[in-house]
Amino acid sequence: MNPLSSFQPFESKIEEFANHHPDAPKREIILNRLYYHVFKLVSERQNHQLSPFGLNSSSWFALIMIHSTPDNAINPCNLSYAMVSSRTNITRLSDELVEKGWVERHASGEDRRKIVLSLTQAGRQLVEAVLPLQWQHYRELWSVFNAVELEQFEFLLRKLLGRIDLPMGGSCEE
Amino acid sequence: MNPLSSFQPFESKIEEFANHHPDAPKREIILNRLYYHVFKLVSERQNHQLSPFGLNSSSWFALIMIHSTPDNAINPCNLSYAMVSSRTNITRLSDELVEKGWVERHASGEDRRKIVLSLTQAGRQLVEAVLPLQWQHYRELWSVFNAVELEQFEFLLRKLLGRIDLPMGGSCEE
DNA sequence: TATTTATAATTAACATGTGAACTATTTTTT
DNA sequence: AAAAAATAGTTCACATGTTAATTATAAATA
Repeated sequence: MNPLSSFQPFESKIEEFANHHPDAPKREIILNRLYYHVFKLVSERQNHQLSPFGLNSSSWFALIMIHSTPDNAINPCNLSYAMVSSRTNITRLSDELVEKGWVERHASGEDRRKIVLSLTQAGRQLVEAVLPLQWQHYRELWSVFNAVELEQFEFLLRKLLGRIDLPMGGSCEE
Repeated sequence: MNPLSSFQPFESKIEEFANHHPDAPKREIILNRLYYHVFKLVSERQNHQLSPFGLNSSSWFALIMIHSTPDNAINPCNLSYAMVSSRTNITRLSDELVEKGWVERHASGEDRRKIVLSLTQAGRQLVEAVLPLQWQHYRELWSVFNAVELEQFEFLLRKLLGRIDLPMGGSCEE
């Protein structure tokens, strides 16, 4: 007898629910919750992997985005655009990364409204050290799919995205 | 010329990144972020649909879980189990739902440590009114997939869940 | 050129979630 | 029965995110 999935409690409820509501879109309701459920677990997993380094999935992603920019330097506005996160949150994240000594704030030469966020040496070293570990975790997670399934999953996610995608707005494109 | 996807900024970055890191698991990295990205949009969408009723996706889900329980009544502990959410958060959510007049707190007859959360008449009416609208939104969202794709997507999500699922722990099973 | 408008970053207030510590009970063990 | 352990709910402190308002600067326009 195999142990119950963490999704089981919800499945019992929806089963009961569907019995009383025969016209409910049961499959769609399950898909919605299943998507959320998997997201939550994946997210917890990554945070757990990153916490020994004083990172979480947000701060890690911010470092990677800075690292992926020429000169390892970016404006908060561009970072907000790349992370699809509010400017306010970028300010807070920057505070945190500066506090930890991984990022520096400098005034921009061209535009006195702008700030430049750049990786410190410690920041670069951290990224280089953690990258291979993260790659390994990604490979482990997605190795549950074979080549065809990977292809299918990406295709389906992009199709789903197409249904709900929003116009870009904003003016901070690079 | 079609407008850019909101996922485009990330795709540019990862492209640049992969050029400098040929051994990076590019596809896995994209899948990870794409999953997050779609989650965020789906979530925003649902919150937007629910906000006219003074609901968000959490409070709505809590109401549905109570509604799906015999007698429309549940202990915070069971609700926490069904929602896969901390007890602390259930306390806060309950405060909110009670405040809005949709839920009542009563002492349990059997066990003096326990509380019973039950729907008020207003709560039941709200659920019955919002349910068909939510069903419609679910149908709209997932109608982007045909029958085979729905089947595939659910299969793949469950497979992914299998890779990261956690033992249930806890003692609040029904 | 002077005025208006837009942009960049921040602050303040608040929304939503978590874990640790606490209180009150119930259950288990000795 | 008394002591110990487990369970239910709450409060507190804090993590992580958002929107609205504010300040400074740059760009557009009249």
